[in-house]
Amino acid sequence: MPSPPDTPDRGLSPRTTITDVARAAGVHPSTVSRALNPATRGMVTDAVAERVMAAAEQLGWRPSALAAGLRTRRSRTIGILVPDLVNPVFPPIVRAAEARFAEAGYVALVANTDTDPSREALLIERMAAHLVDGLILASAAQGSRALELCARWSIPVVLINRRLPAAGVPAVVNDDVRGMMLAVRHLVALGHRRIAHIAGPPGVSTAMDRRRGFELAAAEAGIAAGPIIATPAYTEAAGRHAAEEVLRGPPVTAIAAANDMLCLGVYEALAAAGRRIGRDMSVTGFNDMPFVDRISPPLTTVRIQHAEMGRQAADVLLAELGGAPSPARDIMLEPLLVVRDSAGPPPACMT
Amino acid sequence: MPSPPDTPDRGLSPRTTITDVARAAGVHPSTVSRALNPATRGMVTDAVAERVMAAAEQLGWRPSALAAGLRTRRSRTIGILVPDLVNPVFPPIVRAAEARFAEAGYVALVANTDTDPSREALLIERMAAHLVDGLILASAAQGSRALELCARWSIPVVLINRRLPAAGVPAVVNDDVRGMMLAVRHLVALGHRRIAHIAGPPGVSTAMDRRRGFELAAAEAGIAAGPIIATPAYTEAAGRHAAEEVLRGPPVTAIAAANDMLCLGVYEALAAAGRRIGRDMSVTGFNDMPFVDRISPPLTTVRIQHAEMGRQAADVLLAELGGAPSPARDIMLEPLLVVRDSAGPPPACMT
DNA sequence: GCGGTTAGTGCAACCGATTGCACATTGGCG
DNA sequence: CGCCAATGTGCAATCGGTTGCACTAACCGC
Repeated sequence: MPSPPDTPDRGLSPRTTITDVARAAGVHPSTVSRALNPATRGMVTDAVAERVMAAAEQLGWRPSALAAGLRTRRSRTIGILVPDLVNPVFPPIVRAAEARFAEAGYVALVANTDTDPSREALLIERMAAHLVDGLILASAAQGSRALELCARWSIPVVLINRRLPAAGVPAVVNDDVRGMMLAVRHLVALGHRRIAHIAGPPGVSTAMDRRRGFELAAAEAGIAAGPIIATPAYTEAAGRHAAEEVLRGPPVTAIAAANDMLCLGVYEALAAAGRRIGRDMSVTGFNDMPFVDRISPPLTTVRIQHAEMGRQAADVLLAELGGAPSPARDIMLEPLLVVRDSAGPPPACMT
Repeated sequence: MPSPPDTPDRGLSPRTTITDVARAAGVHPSTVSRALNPATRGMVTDAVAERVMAAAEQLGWRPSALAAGLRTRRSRTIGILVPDLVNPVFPPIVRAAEARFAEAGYVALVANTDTDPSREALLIERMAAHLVDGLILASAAQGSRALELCARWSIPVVLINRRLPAAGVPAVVNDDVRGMMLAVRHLVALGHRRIAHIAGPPGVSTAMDRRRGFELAAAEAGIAAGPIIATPAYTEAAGRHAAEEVLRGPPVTAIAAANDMLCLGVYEALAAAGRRIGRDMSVTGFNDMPFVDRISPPLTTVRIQHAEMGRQAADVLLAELGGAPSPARDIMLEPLLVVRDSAGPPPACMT
């Protein structure tokens, strides 16, 4: 009987199973299972193993991750949740993590949360349904129920890029405090004494840590931690508005922004106000995202080891899946100041 | 007895299954299955359905995609293969596709092929093992065994961004011929008569189609289809070398590049040669990738509907999974010329 | 009020691999 | 030469839903 038209007949050529292989090799299916799994291959005679593998090869057998996962309760699948893959910060991280997981035989389920908590919860539930062995969360923000959900499903988690202090969950992040200090020290060394800070959104560790770095570096230099403008999000528009606010306030000679995206807005606002960037007003960013070396003037910023972050997060998670205890402390990656042309000495009249 | 230290005890709190729910609701597991699945809910009494759903809710039951998939042979999972997620062309596509799939209840397995055929094959096998219901391939190149593998596993495929003429597989792509014609017509309208083309790598549809567009537009304008330089890859370095070659050849007043990334290299080569872009030499790109509006001078380029591409590809695949026949022809998306400052009239001495 | 639907539920097989246990064979040792 | 251990293989239960089929009860029209 032909299959009904509304169900495409995917099962026409019945999949070859270990039972088929067993028949071909003249052994029991369980023996086939052992022979085909590298970890248990030692339990069978070499001769049998070879015979089974030859049969499997010849029949075109391929493992069913679903069947195996159902029994073993591990899917060899890792979930990666990012706020927005289009934000250029994330692709390098995801890519590096995916590569590492692939090496270890895992595949990555990637999803975007849009920083929407309910969407995030939905996605975590769905990943739990798919029995992911672990989760990489790049979207951690204070007040998110994500960690709670993961604990509920006992899914090992590693935070990335952003940390959640005292959440009891390992995180692999950039040393944001130190990174911002590098930027501010650079400005101070150039002669700036009045520096504004455009900070990131509340509840996000990158924003808090970079702000703290700003304050620490200012204290260290013995200058006032000049006007600090908080922004609602790491966007160009937010940066523009913040820069406009800086221009309306007490005079400063430099702006240390918490993020490169903000800088794009800062550039616009300064251009609109007729200020020459790097001469009338110095600007520093954070992230060294792609192409900020090509804008005019090239942005002086703090480089983050994105790929290394993805790699290390994957390693931590894999280690945890292997039974190793999760590292007690967050892993901090060293930032690097990249000097370009957007920050120069303050104008003579201001010194 | 404590579990051995090498196996993290993930199964401590035994998962609640439909059997548990059945017991709680006083019905048979099969009834629970029907009540919990929206598609079959109509088969049970409303009262029973409510009772079951309440019990499921109370016990914290969550579906096991693995168990269901094992039986139904569908995993509610889609594979997305891209050459390199860090290439800014892909994130918008992947993001849009992922969002669409998520709406439909699917999760996306994303992987990078690095344009390495063997890696590509490995990943497809792995996705087949995970029983993906469909595959989105952004990495299609001539000679790839990808489609062959998919046919072998009878996995529905949709190509994206690049097409494979006459492969019998639906593709959602930009109308690259037309896009390049827009760019060249723009240059011609500005007064250019001698235009070079920096083409993409061989075997890739975007390269071939854009090259054809270049030739068609030249013919249409009655000018010679000036020097055409092929590149081995869509990279900055390749663009730089190609531009250097153009400069060594017969004089031209404009360069129409097949890709924005190439343009970055073109910019470098022209700057090194002391040519002012948009004045001494006009340049057009392709893709309108992020931030090319911020480089100096802002790049005149052809915009592709990346997000729309991801959406439509997802729609085509979902329709196919729903039993609809795959569309006979490739879906072509309309490109849009974005005029900025990198292309201007040719220098007076050259006209 | 009776035969025949029809709707709702239970039963049990099944998807494909994994694994604890039983059993058979072989070899070693006293 | 016999007993015991070690090694290799088979057996069957299991993971958690899904679904064809059988069965029961209620409902319909005549």
